[in-house]
Amino acid sequence: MNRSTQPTMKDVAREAGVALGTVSRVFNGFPVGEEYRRRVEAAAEKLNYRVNNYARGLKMNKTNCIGLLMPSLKHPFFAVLIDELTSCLTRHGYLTHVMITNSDPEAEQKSFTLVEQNKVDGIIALTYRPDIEVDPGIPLVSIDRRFNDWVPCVSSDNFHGGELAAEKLVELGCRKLLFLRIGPTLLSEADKRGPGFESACRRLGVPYEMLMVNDEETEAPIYRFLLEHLGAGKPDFDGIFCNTDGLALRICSFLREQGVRIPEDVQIIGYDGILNFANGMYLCSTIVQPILKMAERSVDIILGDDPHPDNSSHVLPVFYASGGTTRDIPSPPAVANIYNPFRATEGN
Amino acid sequence: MNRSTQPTMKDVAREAGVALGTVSRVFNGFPVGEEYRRRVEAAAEKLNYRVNNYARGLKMNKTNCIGLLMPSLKHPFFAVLIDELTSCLTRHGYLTHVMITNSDPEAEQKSFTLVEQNKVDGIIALTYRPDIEVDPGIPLVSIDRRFNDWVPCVSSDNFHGGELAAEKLVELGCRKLLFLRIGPTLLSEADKRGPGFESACRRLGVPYEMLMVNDEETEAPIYRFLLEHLGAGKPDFDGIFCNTDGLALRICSFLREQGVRIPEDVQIIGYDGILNFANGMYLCSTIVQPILKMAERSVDIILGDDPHPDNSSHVLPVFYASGGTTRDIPSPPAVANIYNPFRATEGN
DNA sequence: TTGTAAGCGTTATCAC
DNA sequence: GTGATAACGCTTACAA
Repeated sequence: MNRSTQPTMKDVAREAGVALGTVSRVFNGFPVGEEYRRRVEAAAEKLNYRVNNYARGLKMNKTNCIGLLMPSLKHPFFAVLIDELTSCLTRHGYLTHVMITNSDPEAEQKSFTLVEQNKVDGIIALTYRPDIEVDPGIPLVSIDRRFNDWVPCVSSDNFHGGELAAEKLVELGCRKLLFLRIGPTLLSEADKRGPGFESACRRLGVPYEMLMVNDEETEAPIYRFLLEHLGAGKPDFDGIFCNTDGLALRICSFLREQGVRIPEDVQIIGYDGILNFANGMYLCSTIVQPILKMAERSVDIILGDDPHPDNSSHVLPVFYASGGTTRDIPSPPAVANIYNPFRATEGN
Repeated sequence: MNRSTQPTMKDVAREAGVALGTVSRVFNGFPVGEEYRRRVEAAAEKLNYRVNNYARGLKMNKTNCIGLLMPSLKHPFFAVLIDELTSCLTRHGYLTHVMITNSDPEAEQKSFTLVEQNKVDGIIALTYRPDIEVDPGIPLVSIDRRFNDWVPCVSSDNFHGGELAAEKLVELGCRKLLFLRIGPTLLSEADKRGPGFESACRRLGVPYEMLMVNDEETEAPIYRFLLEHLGAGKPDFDGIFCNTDGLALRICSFLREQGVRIPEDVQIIGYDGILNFANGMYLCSTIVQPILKMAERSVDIILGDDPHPDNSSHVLPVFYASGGTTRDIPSPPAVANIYNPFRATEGN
């Protein structure tokens, strides 16, 4: 007698008049006599039997679950990343435990502990806490941040993205460039955007300035700086690279409010490749992160299908796309209609 | 000897020189002698022991996991909903299995089967497939769609949202209204937006038209309709209610391209309350869904803490917010800075 | 209070 | 091939 309503293998075995082992063999694709197989399948069908993954996981020491540790789902970059990661893992027959940390160090550590306790087969994490304790027995892939030499790190080519931004601005006619950055203080791969930009400026011999604001502060210093450099309505720079699309868009509105025309007076490039919710176009001119490829690579690594197992740093190529804040014509999005505007996924 | 690297309760018991049951009791907060507790805790600490939730889940028939079945993470509405659901469940000590269905009926059914097989303690689902087979033994909460009389359904007050839109448009001076709808054919709670709108129009005695386009088609018929009604640059309607913000925004751009001024010539209201990624303001004038409350209510129900256990339909209040596509001044968002623009969550 | 042992639903290793 | 049976790591009567 089962206290629960769910039938077990035992029930199926009894119903089919075979031994427990035989049922297991049927469900695991091992050779079984034709007549037996039929009987087992009939019994399973009749009882509506489903194998219990918890029992299987305990026995096999394998759960087919991956932990996904991310700062938030409210930011489109993370949302799309998790979407691609989950979809990709689903295709490989894995479930996910999505943990939202809000970039809180406590929550980050707690999430690690929790998914480890739930015996995930691997963890893909985008975290900031510098001193995270991780179980060395569980495969880990870090996104956008190098833990050390042995945990694989997947990121976009931040340095080249920075170069690309500078090159594009110059190519589009800018004479004096500016780099603006807001973000966490912790050294992450994303911090190579500035150096990349700087390197290209030097190489091209174009004058530039760098303004960084970190973690705990507001963006106020940036706006102050911009105001100071707004000589008689015309700023003394004509090309800005922002370290995220979010910042780029805010700088854009701010300057427009000050009467600066964009892209006529100043051209602006962001980083990420966030798409417009309504029409699927880029929100601003931007360096696009290859989110799908980053997801696929992370999954390949975590599942041990890594085609590049000998290196722990996986830097994926970025590209430039125009989105109206530069003087070139807007590019179509890399992935058409990610919100499916013309088909109805938004029936909520 | 363990083949795995992970210590088990047995190891802890041996290390502490106590019996297995004692270790278990310590970890479950049952009374244990002070000296024993100390020894167990020391041993656990030393071995870095973590309880194996898979073994516990098998034994207890309780996994502390909830399945979340959603169409997508690329649409901000779903992304924010999943964010709130996950955060809320985390607070209650639960993990989630997030499944992305892309509104595909096959994937929807498969997701149900998968999370059921993983013995989740409950499922919160936003699905469209009409004939889903669900395990009656697992608690289910449906969002935005009524399955039947006994599975609880959580939704925003779609009917009243429709009324509210009509009332607002009239209040803001509109004389001839139009309702536009695109979405799946399946009857969902969201389809009450139109009837609500119509009901208010009748009550207020204001002329209106309704134009519905469903599932498989594109939005082309809507644009054709609009063009036909664009007499000499001035449309013969001055207030539009769209069943989603996405549609509202697209209609907005389309009309502006045709030379129609918004909100001067035509005022538009959408539904959902999607926020601008860069500044956290509403993207358009809209009927705001109470996403946080919907998440909390769903979690309460699924965990059996339902404060309203006697009714299976949970209709949560919506409100109107201005977002620049109507002639009132834009409202501040209900939740300040959901993308934290002035603090650095976007260090990617 | 603490120790012992049965059992959760699987898989895997034996003999037959 | 098939059928018993011993694990997997934990909780929980029950006995001491």
